[in-house]
Amino acid sequence: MKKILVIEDDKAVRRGISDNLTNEHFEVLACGDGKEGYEMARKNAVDLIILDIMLPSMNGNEVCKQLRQDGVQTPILMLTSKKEEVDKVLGLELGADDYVTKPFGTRELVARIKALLRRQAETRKELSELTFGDVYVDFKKQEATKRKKNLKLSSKEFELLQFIAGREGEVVSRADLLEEVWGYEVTPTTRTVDNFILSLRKKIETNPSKPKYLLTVHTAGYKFRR
Amino acid sequence: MKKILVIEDDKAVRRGISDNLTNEHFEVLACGDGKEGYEMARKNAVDLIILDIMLPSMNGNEVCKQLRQDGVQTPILMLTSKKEEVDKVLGLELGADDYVTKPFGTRELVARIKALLRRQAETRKELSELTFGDVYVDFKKQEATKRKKNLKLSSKEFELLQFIAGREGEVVSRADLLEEVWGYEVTPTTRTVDNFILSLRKKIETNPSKPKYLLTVHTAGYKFRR
DNA sequence: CGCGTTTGTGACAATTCCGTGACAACTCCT
DNA sequence: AGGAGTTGTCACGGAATTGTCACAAACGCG
Repeated sequence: MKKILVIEDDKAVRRGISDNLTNEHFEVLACGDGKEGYEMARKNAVDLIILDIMLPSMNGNEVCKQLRQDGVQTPILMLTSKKEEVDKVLGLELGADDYVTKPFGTRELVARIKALLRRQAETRKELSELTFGDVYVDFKKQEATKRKKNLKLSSKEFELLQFIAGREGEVVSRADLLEEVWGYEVTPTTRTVDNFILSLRKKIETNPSKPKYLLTVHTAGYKFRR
Repeated sequence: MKKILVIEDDKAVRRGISDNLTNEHFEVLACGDGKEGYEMARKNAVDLIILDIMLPSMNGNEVCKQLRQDGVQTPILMLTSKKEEVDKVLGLELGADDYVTKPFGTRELVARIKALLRRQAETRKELSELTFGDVYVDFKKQEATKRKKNLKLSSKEFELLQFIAGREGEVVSRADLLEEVWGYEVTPTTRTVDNFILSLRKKIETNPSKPKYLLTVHTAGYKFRR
């Protein structure tokens, strides 16, 4: 089930959106504060963010900009009031993917959300090669090098890396990894994932105990970043 | 499932193509920018690329030319408008495999795609001769030598070698080998493959227990390297 | 038919990999 | 600061995969 984060300070609106999305079988996280929303976006494995512009403590544009700077690539849908026309462009420039003008109908909102999720699915990658830092990986050949020197990875490690790097910037939960990399109908526990992440880090990171690429997102999962 | 990358800036057209291809059970990646498309083509494992000529940031011809220069052999299908007739020739010179003139029907597009994929599947085979180390193999004559001396291979051994060497560098799974060399719906088990690899090694490798050419990729399959 | 060659199977050993548990270190919350 | 929950880290044992050989079935051919 797709998970959506709603950041909107008006309680009534927030509730309304949440209810509607729940009815549409989305899982909803919500909050009414900019800073808090930013934290939640960073700390949770969400599939889409709905972001109001007017917010306490940190406005929507700021939140959006920050997230993008952090390498978060989750689709963001901005909510604007009519008066804030100017901000539309700004929002998109800052990295938002779409916007909806208040007041809006449920139907429109849901349609836009689905469009965004679909677009995201469309651009989802199955990597054939990957470069970051001093590491190069060829997934078809199952070959990897670090500083031109050969790097030995097991096929499960290749698969895991291919999957998580294909979702660069997204937080991926252990459960997702287990399902997608190991396959549904699996025995392994989530600890297994940790161990594979660990061994990958040992191989690809310059300083495995201070990872630069394979990052931990506490309570949510892992995230790949270049 | 075959994966197709669509690079086309007109949103409506892009969407249309995507939808149709999805219906035809292709997996679709899409984008509307030349440079971005080029990146995606390089980084993703796709089976075919549909490429518009008029594109922002980098035109289709450029994308095509670059990809070919990079050694990407994925079939490319160009989209041209009537006015751009001249470009057709140019496109083909630059390494495109086929072109379709706008406006085009779904049926035509799908037919061309399938034709290209089929052609690709065919041309991928049929290695006629092969040299590596001190070994020379002529598949047409079914003859082989090692250090100028005669080398006896069975016909299945020829087939297996021809197939796996035709995918030099790529990891080929036992399942693929069984299907492609032995034929789909086969009795033999995957152990059979191992045994043929073994016997091939004994014949072509200098040190069969430390193979240099026919490599094992644990849990994934085998790989031929020169 | 009988012999040699090719092809497929099974058994066993060797190897590699994967999954788990234990414990330490860390994070977050109150 | 303390405690609960989460993650990092390591090492071990078993499971799965592959190497290897020997042999049986199938085939071709005089």
